[in-house]
Amino acid sequence: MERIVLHIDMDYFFAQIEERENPQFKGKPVVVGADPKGGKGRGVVSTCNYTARKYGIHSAMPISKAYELCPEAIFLPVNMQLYQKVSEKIMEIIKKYLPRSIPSESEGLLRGSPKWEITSLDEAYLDISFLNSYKKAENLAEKLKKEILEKEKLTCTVGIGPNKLIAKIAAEKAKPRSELRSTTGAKPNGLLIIKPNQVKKFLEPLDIEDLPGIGPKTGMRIAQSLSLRSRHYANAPIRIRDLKKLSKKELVELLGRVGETLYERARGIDEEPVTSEEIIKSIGKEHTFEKDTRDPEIIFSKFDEIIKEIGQELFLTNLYFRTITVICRFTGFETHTKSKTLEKTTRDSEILEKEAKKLLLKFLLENPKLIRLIGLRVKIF
DNA sequence: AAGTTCTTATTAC
DNA sequence: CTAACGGTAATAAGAACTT
Repeated sequence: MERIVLHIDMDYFFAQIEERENPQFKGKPVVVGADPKGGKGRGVVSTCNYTARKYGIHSAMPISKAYELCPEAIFLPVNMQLYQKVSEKIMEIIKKYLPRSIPSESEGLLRGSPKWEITSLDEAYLDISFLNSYKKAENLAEKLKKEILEKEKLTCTVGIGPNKLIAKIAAEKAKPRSELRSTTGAKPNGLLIIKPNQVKKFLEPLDIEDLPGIGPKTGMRIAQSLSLRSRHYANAPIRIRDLKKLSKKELVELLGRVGETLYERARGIDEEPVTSEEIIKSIGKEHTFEKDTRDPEIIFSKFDEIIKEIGQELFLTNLYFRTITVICRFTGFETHTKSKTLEKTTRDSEILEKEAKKLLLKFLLENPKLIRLIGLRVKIF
């Protein structure tokens, strides 16, 4: 039986919330992320509104560069507490668009059982196969968008397709290109529906990096592999139709297991179920210093803090750990990890502290460079 | 030779 | 001097190690 999957993605989420809370920002460039510190800040842009994008600013850009591009922008710190609260309210709204749970042994097999999946603060999937029609799916999407706008005063973009992959890419493509935005405060607020018979045409002209799982590195490797067999313009984007020229065997040779899924994805195939079952496998904390340092006072007081916070979380969540990993990034962005797996799982914060410090000490003894970042992560059970 | 651990690389939000 | 690049988490692959 064919599925119908909906992907909802809030528009420039953090920045849009800030606009909503501060109407005086309307039409002005808003950048949420690290403190630019007059151009010397070391963090990155988390999210920015579309006015800021006109200056060339985008997510994940170093905040120093964003400041360079538009020093007069409104730079705001990440107010995660607020975004979390807003997220919860939105998810509550979304949840109501699914049929109520049917208490039954054959839950998963019932077409009417509620299937949804929250993938981040601002994204979720809904399995709306029960509607049995794309027309009804469109209707539901319109109503959902309207309710979120009315109740939360926020716009979102929705993609609908026969699986999670297509729904996700559809939502991405439904957001208009940033350069075309005006200063009027217009928001993406999009909706794109790709029916099964449209999937092939939809995917073929897209850039391969539009496929989830292909980032810059994998994109490069595929480009190289393709230009070896046929001449290509050096800077022309590689499209999904080009990717389809590689056989499954070739892709697996090039990319291993990833190649296998990419072969399917290029053809719009994705059987991943929409499911809310998700288990956290590790928890960690890391910190970048304002300046690279070798001062043991600074390094160890921060590390102590990190150890305490993770210890706290383990205690609060009743979780056990067995593997401890310490991350150390030196001057020049050179990053290394050291890990230690214990005999058996434990929740003892003394052990965590002892082992973590041992690992960090090893780093300090074997590498004399200044330290940029330290971090700690534990694998949990 | 197989299983476990350690380390790095890549991706995504 | 030329790049600038956070924090959190998952997954994969291969090297290194035990048994």
